[in-house]
Amino acid sequence: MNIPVTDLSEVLETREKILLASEKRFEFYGYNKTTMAEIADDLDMSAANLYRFYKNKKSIAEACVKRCIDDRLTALRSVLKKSGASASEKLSGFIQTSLEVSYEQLENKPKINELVISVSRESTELVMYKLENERQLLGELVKQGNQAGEFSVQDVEATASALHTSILLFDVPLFMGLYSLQEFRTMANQTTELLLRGLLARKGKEA
Amino acid sequence: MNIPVTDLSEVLETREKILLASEKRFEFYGYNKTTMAEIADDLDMSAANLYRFYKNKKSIAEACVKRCIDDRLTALRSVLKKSGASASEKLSGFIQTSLEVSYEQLENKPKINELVISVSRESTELVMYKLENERQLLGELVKQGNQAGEFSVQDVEATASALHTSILLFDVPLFMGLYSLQEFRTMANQTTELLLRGLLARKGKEA
DNA sequence: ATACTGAATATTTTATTGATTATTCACAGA
DNA sequence: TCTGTGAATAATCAATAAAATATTCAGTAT
Repeated sequence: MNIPVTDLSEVLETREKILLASEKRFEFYGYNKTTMAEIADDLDMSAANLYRFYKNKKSIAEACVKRCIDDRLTALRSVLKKSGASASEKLSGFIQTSLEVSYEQLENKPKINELVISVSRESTELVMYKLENERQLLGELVKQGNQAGEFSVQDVEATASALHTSILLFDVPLFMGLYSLQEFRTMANQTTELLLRGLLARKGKEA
Repeated sequence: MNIPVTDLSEVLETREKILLASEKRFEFYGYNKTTMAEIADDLDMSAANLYRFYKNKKSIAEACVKRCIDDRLTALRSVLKKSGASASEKLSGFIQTSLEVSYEQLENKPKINELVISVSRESTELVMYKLENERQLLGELVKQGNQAGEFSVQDVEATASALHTSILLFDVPLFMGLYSLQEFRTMANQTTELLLRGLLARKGKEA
């Protein structure tokens, strides 16, 4: 009931421990087959005590999904940080990484993948958080490309948004079951090429 | 039990009548709230008789969804047929039409939209039918653009596939709830521009 | 034989209940 | 006052039975 305030870092640490214990349970037994009592047992505390750190079970699931999203964003950010890489290479890496992370989740943590899909259906907030951040990263990427003289994009925001839309397939866990990794890679490469090359014949610049 | 063979056109006509009656029921009451008895009543026949024209209730639903898909494909095909339009305009129209058709379904026939989503989850066949045909249309569009000297695409198939991937957002009924039509239109325009313009600076040609 | 139906059967939903689990709360120990 | 718990309550799940519906089939009419 009371939100602890004495030692903030203590609280955060406990929240982290609860999250880790929950993730482990969710990963191997799934969300529904995991009980609050089990999570509490793993941590040698009472189930009631969990509620001092998380509003309810669903909010633990959301924290778990947010963690997945943040891991994903970290992976994507690291692509942008790669020094010595051109903007084109970064875009290619961005799309590839997006795909690999999505697919890896499906293959290695199917129960977590289910959780992500399920939570995403209900929490528009989390979905928007993910989309917003990804779009922003793409904006930075485009800006970098512009500054390097590699791209000549006028409206950076609009282009980032369009890029984001275009690579949606490699971003949505729900789609990962549709094709094999092999097929996805081919599609990712084709899409990357198209986005980089453009459809119009050479023609210098416009308006 | 026996498949009628006496008069093929008669049979097809009855199938069509059943489909129309079912569509009407599905549209207003939804698939689950529609009974075979009701469909039969609407047509002044017995429920048993429906099984002489459709394998079961699900196959009626599939026929209904296929009809939606075919309507969609017809709309897209008509974009390609527009004489006097450039390939760029056709691509723009293709994407716009894809969006409008998807959104219209969500807005005006939500129960049908649900049915499409539900059937699509189970029937990979229908999904692939739709995707295959759309991809093929995009292939034709690209070819037209090439022949007109407007595009200079080397691998037409790969590019069509990439284009298709890129406009996925405007193609999947499931996504239609995410944004308003207004927002979708903006995104569609941005994506169209990106796909047409390309990211790379002027640079004439490659390889 | 072919088209069709009513009645029989099989399958799927709904309702009900008991058991499990999530959540709250009043209280105990620092 | 803050951290925590056991026990009470509320919500959800699982199992079963009852009802509704889908599907089949034997048989009638043409």
